[in-house]
Amino acid sequence: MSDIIFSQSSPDKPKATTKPSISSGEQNILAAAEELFAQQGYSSISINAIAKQAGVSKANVFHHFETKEMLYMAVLQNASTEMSDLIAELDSGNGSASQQIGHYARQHLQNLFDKARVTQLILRELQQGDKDESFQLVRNTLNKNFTSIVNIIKKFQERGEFRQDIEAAMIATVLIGCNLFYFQTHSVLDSFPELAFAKDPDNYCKQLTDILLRGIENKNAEDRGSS
Amino acid sequence: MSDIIFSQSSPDKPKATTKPSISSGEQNILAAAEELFAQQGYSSISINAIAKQAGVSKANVFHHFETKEMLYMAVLQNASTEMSDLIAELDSGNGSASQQIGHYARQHLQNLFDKARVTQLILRELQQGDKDESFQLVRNTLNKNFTSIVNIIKKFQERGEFRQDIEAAMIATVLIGCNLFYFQTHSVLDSFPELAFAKDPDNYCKQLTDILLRGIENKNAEDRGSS
DNA sequence: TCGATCACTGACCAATCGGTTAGCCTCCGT
DNA sequence: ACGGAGGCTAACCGATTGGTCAGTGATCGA
Repeated sequence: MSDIIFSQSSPDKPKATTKPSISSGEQNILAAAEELFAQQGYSSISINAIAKQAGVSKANVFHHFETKEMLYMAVLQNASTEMSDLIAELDSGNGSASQQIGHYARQHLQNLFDKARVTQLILRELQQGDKDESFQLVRNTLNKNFTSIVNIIKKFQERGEFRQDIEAAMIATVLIGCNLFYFQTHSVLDSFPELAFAKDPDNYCKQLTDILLRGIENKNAEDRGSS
Repeated sequence: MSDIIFSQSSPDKPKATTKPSISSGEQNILAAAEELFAQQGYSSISINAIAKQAGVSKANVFHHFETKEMLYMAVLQNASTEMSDLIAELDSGNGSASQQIGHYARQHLQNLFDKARVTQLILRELQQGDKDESFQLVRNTLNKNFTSIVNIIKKFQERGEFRQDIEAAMIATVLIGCNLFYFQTHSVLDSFPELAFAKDPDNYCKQLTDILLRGIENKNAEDRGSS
């Protein structure tokens, strides 16, 4: 691991369009690598392709990152951090239990689409999970994701608003799983004629939470048709 | 495109109504390719690796398949066919609506695990979906999967057993999506302490259908507390 | 002003990539 | 007995791979 040294903040960076802590070349490399790795995966992408997209020489890539794999890990690390931050910011609003879950689900889905490249990177790792370090990273991110929503659900279970004979983690799995699946396949689903929600995340999310909430609510008198 | 010049224009093509003429070498190559492509993806796997695992020479691979990509397409074609056959065999039993959905979900999940390599191949394609032909294959398989379950759900909707204010396709999405997500991540989920169902597909499936059915049933008096 | 550090590059490397070629061997119809 | 065809292979090909190295130019603390 290269020790990360935030050197003296060079005061005269001309354009701080992004974080000025690392050189613009390194930033370009990381950005290019993130995009290409997310699109095509690790082994399809050559250092040459990354260098070209970043507008630097191939040797410069190896100047900033020891190996291709360490570059990939750096990209994954950034992605994981970014996603974790997003999860930490997730709030469930202040409404009823149903409203909070619906709000959470919608925000979560929005995050996936907003950070599509990051999501794709993590999803890709999730799929094979044979590597050591990268697996830990993704596992960690997913864990945070789970813990975040599980805690909310548990709260409502303790209050008696949600059934307690279903594991909170199971409910979280359904929510996160469906959202990830929708993210992953909405473009494929889009080509099926019937699915109106394929191009309408709001519609999808509404129906999902509708099903889910009716499935987990403890009382069933409260369902007034949500306008 | 290289113009393929076979000096004699062989007019009598062997009838390929079925495929009776696959040599053991070709079979070995297909099997090895399926396993390796499923595990590592297309670009990580070299023809050399496939040849070695199949116990044949590299040149022999190109004797049976024109290019690496055509070998991959053949593998994907087989996988798609295999999965489609499995879907076609899926039945939902003869019980109540709830029982049929539960039965279907459990069988579907079992199929994913039984044909893990095939599932992984399709899932991998599903993730990127930028290629032309392979995308069509996967789209087709997923479409069959959808149509199969959608038809069952619609039947119950028409009978009034399931709510009609939710698209049948949405319910199918939840079911298939959750199952695929579980297949994809159960090994990761396994490392979380809380999730009892991570290593117990039966448990997972039971809870999923429990939530789902309560969420979509039209009447709610029928729930007798399960043991 | 010196020298050390830094970002950066072109040229180069061995290994491996997907793919080709020429030819060996066995089987099979005639 | 023969000849063609198909399964199969070693050797080879140009291109590309991840990675190295010597060196340049700018910056900056002393």
